[in-house]
Amino acid sequence: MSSVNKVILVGHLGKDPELRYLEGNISVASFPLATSETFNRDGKRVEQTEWHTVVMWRGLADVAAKYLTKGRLVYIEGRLRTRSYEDREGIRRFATEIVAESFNLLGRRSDFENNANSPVASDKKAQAQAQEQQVDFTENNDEDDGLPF
Amino acid sequence: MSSVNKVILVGHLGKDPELRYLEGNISVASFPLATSETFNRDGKRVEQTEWHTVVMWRGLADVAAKYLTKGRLVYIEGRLRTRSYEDREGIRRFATEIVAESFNLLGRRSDFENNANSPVASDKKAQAQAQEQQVDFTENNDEDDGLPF
Amino acid sequence: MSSVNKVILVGHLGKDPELRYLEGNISVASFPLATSETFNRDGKRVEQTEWHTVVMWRGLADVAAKYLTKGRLVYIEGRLRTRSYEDREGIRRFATEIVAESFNLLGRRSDFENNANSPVASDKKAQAQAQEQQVDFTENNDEDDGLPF
Amino acid sequence: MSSVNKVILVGHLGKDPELRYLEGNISVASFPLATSETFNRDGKRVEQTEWHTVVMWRGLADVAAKYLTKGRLVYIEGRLRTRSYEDREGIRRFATEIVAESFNLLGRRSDFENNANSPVASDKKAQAQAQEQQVDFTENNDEDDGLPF
DNA sequence: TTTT
DNA sequence: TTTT
Repeated sequence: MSSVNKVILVGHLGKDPELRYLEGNISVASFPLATSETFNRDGKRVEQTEWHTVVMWRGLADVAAKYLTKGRLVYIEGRLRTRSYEDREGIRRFATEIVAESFNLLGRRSDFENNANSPVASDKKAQAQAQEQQVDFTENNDEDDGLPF
Repeated sequence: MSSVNKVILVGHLGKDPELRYLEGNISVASFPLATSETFNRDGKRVEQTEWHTVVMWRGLADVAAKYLTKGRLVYIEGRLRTRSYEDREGIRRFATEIVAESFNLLGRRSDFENNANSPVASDKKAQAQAQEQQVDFTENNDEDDGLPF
Repeated sequence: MSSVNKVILVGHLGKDPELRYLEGNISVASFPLATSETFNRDGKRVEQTEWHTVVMWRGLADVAAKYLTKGRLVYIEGRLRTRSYEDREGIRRFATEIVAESFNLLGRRSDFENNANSPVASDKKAQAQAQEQQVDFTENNDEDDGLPF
Repeated sequence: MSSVNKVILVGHLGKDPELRYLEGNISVASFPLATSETFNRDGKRVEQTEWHTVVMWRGLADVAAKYLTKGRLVYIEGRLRTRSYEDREGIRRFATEIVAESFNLLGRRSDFENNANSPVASDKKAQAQAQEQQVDFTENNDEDDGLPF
């Protein structure tokens, strides 16, 4: 195999995640994420924003729909995937997305606790690096042997 | 700012890099890179290949054109950038590329030393993590104080 | 070469950075950084904190001393380095440190603007991914051609 | 939580992995990994090697013991962990290790197929990014729905 | 269009 | 103790 496809982003959500359900009741969440960098143009600082389409699947999508909201700062780890599709005029187009494998909420609690779909009691759990695996893991933790690794 | 946009790829070049020159004699190299992953579908191992467009600028482009060839395994670090452009029919399209900031040749020398544009004498230099910065750095290393950091 | 040594941390500073000067007036900053993860032990959520020693050199050290303070959340990219030294009893010891190559302040402005050594006017500059290279770069930007890459 | 602790290494094994078993029959593999970088000192290219202690647990340890051998080039992703222990003279010491979460074999098959504990039939499986999760996953893949994500 |  |  010999291959690695990894993306690491820290940025702000441009919108609340949109949650859909595929056949088999598989959940999919997606949202735009902004990262920005500043550079010099003719001696002036210019900020350039890059917009990424982030997609999450299954348990991770559910957690995202619950805790991620427009404006929040988030750390995302995932991989690149380019989809091919036909638009409404029948033109073949390509869209590159970041398929997230885990995410972490960043910033202080106070930054987001007055939010509409604010996390309450089980917030800690979600913040604890809401990984696809970990989400599964915490749901059936019979196998947990208490070792921190 | 508070933002991170980072891509890490290990994959094989699908073609030799294509080197172009912009106004101001700025060099730009680009090439397709394949990463692949295997997964189960109906009990069978299926391989799925993802193709990435990698772009390099200036000194890094020159080093890439010299040392990277079709088929080579390479580690690439960069950032995502989505360009908007009009295709030949005047349709607005978007293309997401990985703008590389550094690369490392992987695999043994013997894997590629019979290659057409094989690296010779100054190979070490290029292999020594051909970073944009380092390339500049080694060109005017007056400031080098010999400390390993 | 064929080698990569990369560390990515997001965590909180345990103390203000300590700034020292080596011969040749080279600045070195260092500070402890905490990352934490939660795991299940006997059905209870336990948090485990990992402490890292982060070291920065030259321009990056100066920026760190100016903008990083105890408690701040920061994204750090760097590499691992294990130093060998003799402690006060003459015992040979090893210390593994993260030599930072860049950092980003995370969290909102309001989180830290009442801070003692608060950033003021040139804050943007520091927040704009305070990379060793970029710090040098913004100091002599004659070569800047205004292109965002 | 708001925390990330990630290490990415590409380097060569200094020794074959050493496999031990803890109580509960939990397997642990560990080995030294070398990364190296070159820099200028007084106009000469100097290579400096950094040695890392890599530790793997459970299924990942078993896969490592089977496929990783001295000299092999490998991509490793994991996290930093500093252990405290007493050496034989009763002196408290600290050791920082990389607890691997996944690894990928790099380089061509021919580089290692004459090796002593050479992978044979099930090689593909191991090479397919031998992640802790994936290893578990491929062992009980009843839940696999054939979607590539 | 790469590689195993 | 690896590799180029």
